[in-house]
Amino acid sequence: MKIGELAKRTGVSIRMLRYYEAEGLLKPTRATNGYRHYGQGEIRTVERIKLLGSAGMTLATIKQFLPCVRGEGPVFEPCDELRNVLHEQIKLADQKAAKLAQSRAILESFLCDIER
Amino acid sequence: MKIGELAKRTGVSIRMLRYYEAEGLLKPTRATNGYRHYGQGEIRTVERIKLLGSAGMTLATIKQFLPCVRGEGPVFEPCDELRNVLHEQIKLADQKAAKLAQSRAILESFLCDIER
DNA sequence: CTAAACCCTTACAGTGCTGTAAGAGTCAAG
DNA sequence: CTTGACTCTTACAGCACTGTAAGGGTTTAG
Repeated sequence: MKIGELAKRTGVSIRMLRYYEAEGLLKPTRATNGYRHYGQGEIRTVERIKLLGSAGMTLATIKQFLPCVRGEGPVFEPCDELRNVLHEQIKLADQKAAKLAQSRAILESFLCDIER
Repeated sequence: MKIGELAKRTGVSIRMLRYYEAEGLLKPTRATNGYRHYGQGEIRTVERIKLLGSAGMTLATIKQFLPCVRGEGPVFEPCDELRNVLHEQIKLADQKAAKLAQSRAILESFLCDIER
């Protein structure tokens, strides 16, 4: 599938798909004319990137575990460090969730103040 | 209190305190020598800004309800629209929390894949 | 009085996206 | 064969922060 179609299917702009590639998150094959060609699996990958990104994760961070998860490349050596990265990211996510909850509480207290 | 002290007490850099002011979130008085002077209440304000900001809220967004909450200025007219803004922000916070939960789940599934 | 420690303003830089534009090749339908 | 829809690369721009530096006053302790 070409880039336009992937963009439509994932809701991610062509611009960003190319950016993902530039950052090393996607590695589409190239047709002889230079056009990028994506497999079906990329849809899922992009959707995950999108989701992780929307949760405030940096592409550089996502990149750290994406290759290993896709099952491409060696899953031996680096995966020990990867585990740590994952644990750390989960911890960060939890911290963010806590902040978000606090923040939400403040907003609601504001609402109370107004409705008084 | 001068800016350096406020910075120390809140953990927000001097740079950012000035930035908050430039964006209209803080309005310190000025001594005759031009030095900014903050009251005790500003500590709380800054901490709230910090918290809301750390939850991914833009300063422009925070600014929308901060004045009304501080009790300064008119609390009549704009507060109807303010209520809407607050509701919307709460909704957004909930959406973010959902994304975060999804994201976290993905990370954990990655962890499972590895530990297999 | 002098030096250290603060404060002021202005401004440029960098990060992580994200859009848009320019200039050019490719492809498919009529 | 031409036209419209795609694609490619490169590059500039903007947003929301955030740091740092330059150039210059103010304050306070020794």
